[in-house]
Amino acid sequence: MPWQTLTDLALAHDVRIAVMRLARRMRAERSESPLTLTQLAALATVERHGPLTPGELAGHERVSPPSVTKVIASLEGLALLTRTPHPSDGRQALVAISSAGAELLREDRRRREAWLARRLATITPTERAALRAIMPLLARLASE
Amino acid sequence: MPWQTLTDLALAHDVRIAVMRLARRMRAERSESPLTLTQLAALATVERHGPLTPGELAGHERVSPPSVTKVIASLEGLALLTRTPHPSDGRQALVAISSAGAELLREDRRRREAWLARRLATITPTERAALRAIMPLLARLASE
DNA sequence: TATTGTTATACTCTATAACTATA
DNA sequence: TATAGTTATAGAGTATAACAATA
Repeated sequence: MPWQTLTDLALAHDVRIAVMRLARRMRAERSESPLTLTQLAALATVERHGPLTPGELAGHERVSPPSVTKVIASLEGLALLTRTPHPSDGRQALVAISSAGAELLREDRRRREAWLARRLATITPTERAALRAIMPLLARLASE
Repeated sequence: MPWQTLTDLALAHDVRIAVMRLARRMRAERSESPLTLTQLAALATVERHGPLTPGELAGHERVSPPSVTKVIASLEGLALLTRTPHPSDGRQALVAISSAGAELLREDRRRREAWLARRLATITPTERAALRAIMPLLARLASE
């Protein structure tokens, strides 16, 4: 059905533009953070997926093992995550987020959401309701 | 009004998660592109804002003049943009996108939108309509 | 003298290749 | 011998400082 396909492509274009622009704007709101984006991403992944080995972290972040070695070392130096020996395999290690690391992530997210909340305050309650209603759909689109 | 503020913060959280995740997923769809993200961004800016000086490009991309010098040189080397002398100021230059550059951007966008269009094909017509209706609002939220 | 852009230099992030320790 | 991780090294991308050309 060509008509449907065309409509989807046009909508896809609009969604892409709007989402990318919003994401860029929100990402810019991180400028005062003491960590680089690389460090923030790794820290957030460790928080989300619990204690994991360097290899697992590399897999999640889609970076090479040497890269992950470096970012782990820097975050460990800042006491934002901890390294402990693997209980059953001497070759591996387990990295976990520290309370300071979790606090830093909370603060970082709070700062980014503050800007968005200010923007949301400028639209009408009806518009907010429509936005809220569409959230599950957006989440579903992103889930692989 | 504290109630309203709390509601906005919760909504802001949901929007941030959904938008960031979608953006990340769409960005990943660029993996086969021959250009780096830096080059793609500069090329897209030159296309969008017409011929501009290196200084103007640096301002738009929010990078330093030396960085812009490098990316311009690389893109000029690939014949994706052109450099011409400024008509009235010998210190400046004007960079503009070439037809090959515009074609590359078209192809890059087509590839990214193809994934999103496939995703959109999996939701119901009613949901698509709701999504379409919310697009102007998303665009408005992102505009400064 | 001020402005625009480039060159010189350094630091971060990333990768591949070589190496060490453990399984 | 295979696997997990680190170290060695190299290549982008970015910045600040110093410089050259033009206004």
